[in-house]
Amino acid sequence: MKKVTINSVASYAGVSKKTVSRVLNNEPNVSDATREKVLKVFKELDYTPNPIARGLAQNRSFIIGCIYDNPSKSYITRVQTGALAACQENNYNLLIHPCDLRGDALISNIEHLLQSSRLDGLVLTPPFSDFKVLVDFLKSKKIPYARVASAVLEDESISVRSNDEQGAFEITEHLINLGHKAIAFIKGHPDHSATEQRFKGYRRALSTHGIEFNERLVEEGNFSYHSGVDSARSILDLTPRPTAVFASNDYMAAAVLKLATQRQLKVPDDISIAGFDNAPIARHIWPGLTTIAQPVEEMTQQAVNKLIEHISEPQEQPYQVTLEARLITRESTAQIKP
Amino acid sequence: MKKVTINSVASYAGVSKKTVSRVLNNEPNVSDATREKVLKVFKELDYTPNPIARGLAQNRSFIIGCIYDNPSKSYITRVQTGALAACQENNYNLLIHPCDLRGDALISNIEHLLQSSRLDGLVLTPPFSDFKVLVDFLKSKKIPYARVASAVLEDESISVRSNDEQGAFEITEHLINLGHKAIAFIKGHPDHSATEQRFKGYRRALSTHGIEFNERLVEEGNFSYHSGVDSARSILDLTPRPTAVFASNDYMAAAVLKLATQRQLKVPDDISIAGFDNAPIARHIWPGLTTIAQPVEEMTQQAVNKLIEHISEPQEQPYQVTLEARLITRESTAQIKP
DNA sequence: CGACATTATGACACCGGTGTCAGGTTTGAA
DNA sequence: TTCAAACCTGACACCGGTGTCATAATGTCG
Repeated sequence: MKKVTINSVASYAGVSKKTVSRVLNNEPNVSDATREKVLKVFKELDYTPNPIARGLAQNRSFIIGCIYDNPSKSYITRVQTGALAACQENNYNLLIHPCDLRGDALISNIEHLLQSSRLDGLVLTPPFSDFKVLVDFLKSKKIPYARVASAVLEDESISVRSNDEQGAFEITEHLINLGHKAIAFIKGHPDHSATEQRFKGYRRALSTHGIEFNERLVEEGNFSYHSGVDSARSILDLTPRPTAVFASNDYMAAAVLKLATQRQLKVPDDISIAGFDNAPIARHIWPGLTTIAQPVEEMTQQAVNKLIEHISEPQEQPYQVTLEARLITRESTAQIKP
Repeated sequence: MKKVTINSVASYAGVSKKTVSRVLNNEPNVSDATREKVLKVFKELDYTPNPIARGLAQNRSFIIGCIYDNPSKSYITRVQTGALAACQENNYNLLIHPCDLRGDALISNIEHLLQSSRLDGLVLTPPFSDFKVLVDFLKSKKIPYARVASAVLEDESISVRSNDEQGAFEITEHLINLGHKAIAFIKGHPDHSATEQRFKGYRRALSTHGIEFNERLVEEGNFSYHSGVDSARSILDLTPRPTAVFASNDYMAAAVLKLATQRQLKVPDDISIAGFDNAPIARHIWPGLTTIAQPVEEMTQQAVNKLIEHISEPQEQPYQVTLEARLITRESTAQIKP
């Protein structure tokens, strides 16, 4: 088994390698007869072009980088799934790059990544989607990028998000419709723009339904299970105890559920609990968590697809899309007891 | 900002590009004076070699592929973490490739992957670590590979595993020591070698402690949460009901816990539950699951490190390591009620 | 001090593709 | 029928490194 290169194809087909290259890239100005002849040789010799050589000639790597810093494994996996789907469609590869850095260290880390891997583009996932320094840096280096689930940052680029504010509104409204008025809220990590969005949705629902906002019912979390435990403790210690808790993600909601159960509280009879994200844990525990499902895979796939399109033929106009989130009701929320 | 290539470095330093290349690769036969001069220019011009060009010249990609088909997101993330750590140490990149295929389709899928991405090596994670056809295929194509968490397949290559049989033995023994005799067992996916290993450990513990093996207490699962629900139903319906359940992984154990709780059973008072893997869910639920922790990241990191080493300088002797698993006791198991 | 081994260096081809451009052929309109 | 425009094709340089080999400089030893 010896290597099949463009040269062997060319000599076998009796044409120049440039012509073979033309066929490979679907370029015009090749007669149908020649094209077919070459295509046949492709099959006969089982030829696959060498992406490395191609990359060298065109100064591209056909690799997209995906950077993240997220405590939720399921979220990361979903992001990867979407990104991989888009990459495979376009014969790109995906390079994953977890990084738990902020500020200057982040920039130099990314700079090193770009230098050493020659990425063609970068996908930014939360919380990086909203890091202005990073976006500015990429812009100055002229590195194409796409942002997933960004909420606040105004930027003329590719961005696919879902409507966190609306999702939070709906789930809060769901609790209100069940008769709850004292609804505690656990915030997410301050670096994530979703944190602010979800909080906004919560407040909008309260005000829409004429419920006064009570600051004492709000706890600061950071999306981690552990932070949920701390917040849960504070909330469950309140007197009077709130009749419902809306945590900004499912891990923190699970923490509330765990602590409540430990304290012999019945969920949802004694207290309703809602989360956000529809992480696997939401349906793996009892009672299952009422939550908001976002189309994470689809968001990422769209973002990466657009990114790759943009790399091939740079476009001026931005691409900004917002997909809908969806309320999923499970057993953790119920009508308030009279 | 223009590109810094080996040519610019060479002319700036007043040497040939071959000499620069020598310095880059730490080759001998460069005088100290020259070496230092070139190194200084590296810094001054902030030069980073182009991995693509290097790859073309040496016919390598500096990319390791990692294939998996595993329902557990946390397991996948842990594998990735370990693999990435090893790759970064060695200036390699990691290409992830989920694939849910069996048999011929798998082979042709992998073949396509290898052809189109020119991977330098492949990391096989369960269940692929024990797929003989795949291993044979890679051997015939002379693609370097390393296997993570393989248990059964005898193969002269790189393999890092943990002791599943011993882990299962210990956790079963733990239950026995708590006074349990009727211990149900839920098997994993039949394609995974861990399934058989864990079952073996369970049986060995029983026989070591003179408890007769009872086939009716064994259920077939497949590591998914959903399969755990089905198995849990059968087990909880048994009369007399077993006093303990050992599920082959934490997701299935979580399913047992959920169903038991739904049925108003108290865990661990009415029934003890144990899992395997120490997945995040094991400590996110109440009561926390007693389980076995494996050093997944370390296993993968070692495997990838050895693989990269092997790629640079092919070695004859195999590398086979077994790391220890560790029992973690939480609230889901307790002394049997008299 | 001369003969030979060793070390240091560079010229040049090469990896497997793509971009540029020139030259030949076909097409179509006058 | 003629000539310009459009189409097809290949020669050749190039991308940014590495491998081979020749040659120059230095070191070693009798």
